[in-house]
Amino acid sequence: METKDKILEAAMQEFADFGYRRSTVRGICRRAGVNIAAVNYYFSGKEELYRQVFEWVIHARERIEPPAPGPVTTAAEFERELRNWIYRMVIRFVRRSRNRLDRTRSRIGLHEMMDPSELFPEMFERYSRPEMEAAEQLLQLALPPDTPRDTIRIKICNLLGQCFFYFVLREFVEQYTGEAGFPDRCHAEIIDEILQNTLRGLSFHGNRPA
Amino acid sequence: METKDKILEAAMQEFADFGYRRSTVRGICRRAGVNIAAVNYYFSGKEELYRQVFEWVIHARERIEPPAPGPVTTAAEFERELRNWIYRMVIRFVRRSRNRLDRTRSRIGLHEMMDPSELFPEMFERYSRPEMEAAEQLLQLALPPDTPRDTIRIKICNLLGQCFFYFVLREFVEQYTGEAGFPDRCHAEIIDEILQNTLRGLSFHGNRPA
DNA sequence: TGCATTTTAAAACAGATGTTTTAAATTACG
DNA sequence: CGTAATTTAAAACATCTGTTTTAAAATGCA
Repeated sequence: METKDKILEAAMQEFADFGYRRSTVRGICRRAGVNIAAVNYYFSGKEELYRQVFEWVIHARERIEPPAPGPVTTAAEFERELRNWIYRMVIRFVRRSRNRLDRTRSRIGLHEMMDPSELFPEMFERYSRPEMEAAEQLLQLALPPDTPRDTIRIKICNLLGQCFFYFVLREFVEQYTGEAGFPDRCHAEIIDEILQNTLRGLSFHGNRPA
Repeated sequence: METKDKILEAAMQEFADFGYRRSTVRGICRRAGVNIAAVNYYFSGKEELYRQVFEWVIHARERIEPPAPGPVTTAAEFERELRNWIYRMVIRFVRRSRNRLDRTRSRIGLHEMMDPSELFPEMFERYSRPEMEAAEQLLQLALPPDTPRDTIRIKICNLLGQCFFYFVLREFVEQYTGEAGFPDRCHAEIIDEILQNTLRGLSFHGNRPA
């Protein structure tokens, strides 16, 4: 394999494991089995290498655009779409989930959220914003049209908070449960609980689609 | 003021701002207005300094033990206790919240959750575990006695995820809302939404205290 | 083959960080 | 006051990190 590609491959793993700040050029080169100077030869430095990995993260996400929601006119359809959204948020972080590359990308994104670099605003706009707006549009189907923007945003944040908690604070959850793989073992029930919480939070307003 | 106390005071702020890893001895000494060597003179190094700040965090928490829950026999009492618990979780991170020292402590704990040091397990057991168990006991009052342990834990995690999201991923929320102080401005409604979500998630099982 | 270009390798460099050393300044106290 | 202990200050040290330099090795190609 080309040295450049070996570096990119190693960098993805390093950034996914440690995030940008805590990743080291030496660590990446050790993984790739190349000389330290190669990063500055092929990329102009650590920052540009990260930017290229970042572009790969974004592009892959933009290619695998979340499937356009199906028609939503019944409560069952609404529930199906909401479950799909929650499933997409959660499953990416579950260990041994189908798509390993997607998990690598998601972990890089997670580090970017927890310890933002200067690329964070761009990553949010291109990577996260579409997901947030998809959720907003979905929830608005089940809320009175005059629902204040703040309220919608709080509902979205509470929804996302439940999805992310297990993976953002993984050590916390592991210490709490005394089990290393709790979020992975229970992800199905976790998705279910989040779905039920959210559905009830909406139906309370009496506007869930018939 | 004594040099040692100036260092401790400055270290609290530095650790609250940056967490253990990203805090620097030089930064602490600059804040304290003392020479760099003072940290190694009064404490044996950065690690021991952190441990003493950490002990201060724990002690203060153990002194201000969360108020023992009142009697819970009615739905209103249950709701009051649950709201108190959520309020305690959220208010500590809200800027300009009453107790500045408590906020400093909480921010140190937050950093420890997001980027655990070797002290994390001890911090969890002494600082967080009591809160988690208080929540468990409370929720169990509203759940069938044969509710599986996994289910209870998931409910607790989903509850805590909603409380922490705004402060663990503060930059994310700021980018999403385009507003720096969203969690601070809306904390009352946030607490309310979390409470309603959780109440409905429990009443669904038909066991909320009459 | 022979020469120019590209790639790799080793070492050194520059900056940041935690720590240690050394000595000066201050304080305690008999 | 005068000496000993304590405290402060400056500088140096060791390690880690990203980067650059320099030259050797490999490759491309006429």
